[in-house]
Amino acid sequence: MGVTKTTHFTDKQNAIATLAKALGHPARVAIVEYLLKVDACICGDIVNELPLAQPTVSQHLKELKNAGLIQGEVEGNTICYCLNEKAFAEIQAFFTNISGSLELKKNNCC
Amino acid sequence: MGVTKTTHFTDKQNAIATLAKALGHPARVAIVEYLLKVDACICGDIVNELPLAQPTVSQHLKELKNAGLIQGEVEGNTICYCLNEKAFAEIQAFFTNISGSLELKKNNCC
DNA sequence: AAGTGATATTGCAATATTACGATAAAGAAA
DNA sequence: TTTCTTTATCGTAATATTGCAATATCACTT
Repeated sequence: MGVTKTTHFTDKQNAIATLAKALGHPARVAIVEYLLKVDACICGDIVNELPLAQPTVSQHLKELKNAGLIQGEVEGNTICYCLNEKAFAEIQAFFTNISGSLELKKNNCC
Repeated sequence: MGVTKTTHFTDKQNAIATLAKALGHPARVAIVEYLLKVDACICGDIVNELPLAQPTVSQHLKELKNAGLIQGEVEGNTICYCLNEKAFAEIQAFFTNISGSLELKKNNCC
C-alpha cells in the first residue's frame, strides 16, 4: 500500500508523527540547524549550504512548511523562512515527557 | 530515486534524521507511548492495542529497533521490548536545544 | 512427537518519497 | 522593456514505505 492509516490513531499521535516525519531526512535537519544558526531570517542561500539541487531544496522547504516547522514567504528574490517556535515546543515537550518518565522508571529489564 | 543522500550530511544530522524518521508514523508513536505506559516490559499484546495486523506491527517494531529506539528480545512466546533511554535522551536533547535557542532569540520576523 | 501460542519473515500490491532537469513565475536591476 | 536572479512547479525515474495474507520459526505444553 504505502498509505498510512492515520484515522485509527489519536490526533496527538498523528501530530507528533507528522512533525517527526518532517525531520526524518538529514537535509531537513540541516535546514533547521541552518535556520537556527543564521540570526536574521533573510537567508537566500540555503541551497548553497546543502549538497542538493535547488528544486530538491525547495521541495524539502515545502515539506517543512507543510508540517508547520517553518514559516515565511518569498520576498522579491530572497526567501524569508524561519523556525516556528510553537511547533518545536510541541515536539520538544513530547520527548522531554518521555525522557523524564524513563529516568524515573529506571527500567532495567532489557 | 527515493534514495537519501546521507553521505553529504554530518553523522549527527543523519542520526537525528534516523530517530525522527522512526517516529514519523503514528503507529510507532503509539507503540512508544504504550511501552511507556506499561510498567513491565513483558508486553505481548501490542498487537491488540493497535488497529493493525500482526505482521504490520512486527514490522513497525523492527523499524523502531533498527533505529535504536527500542530494545529487547523474544523470550518464549512473549516479547520483551522496552524503550532505549539513551536514544530518547539524544533526540530530546536535540529538540530542547532548538527550543531553548528559539526562546532566547525571540525571532519575530515572520 | 504433535499441538498450541506468539512473533518473525516472505512476497506482493499500492502508494509515497527522493532527486533532478526543464521550465515557469516574479521581483530587482540595467 | 529586457535581463538577471531567485524560488517554485512540473514531469519523470528510481527507490522506499505501508499493509497484509500466507507461511515460517520457536518455545512451551501435552
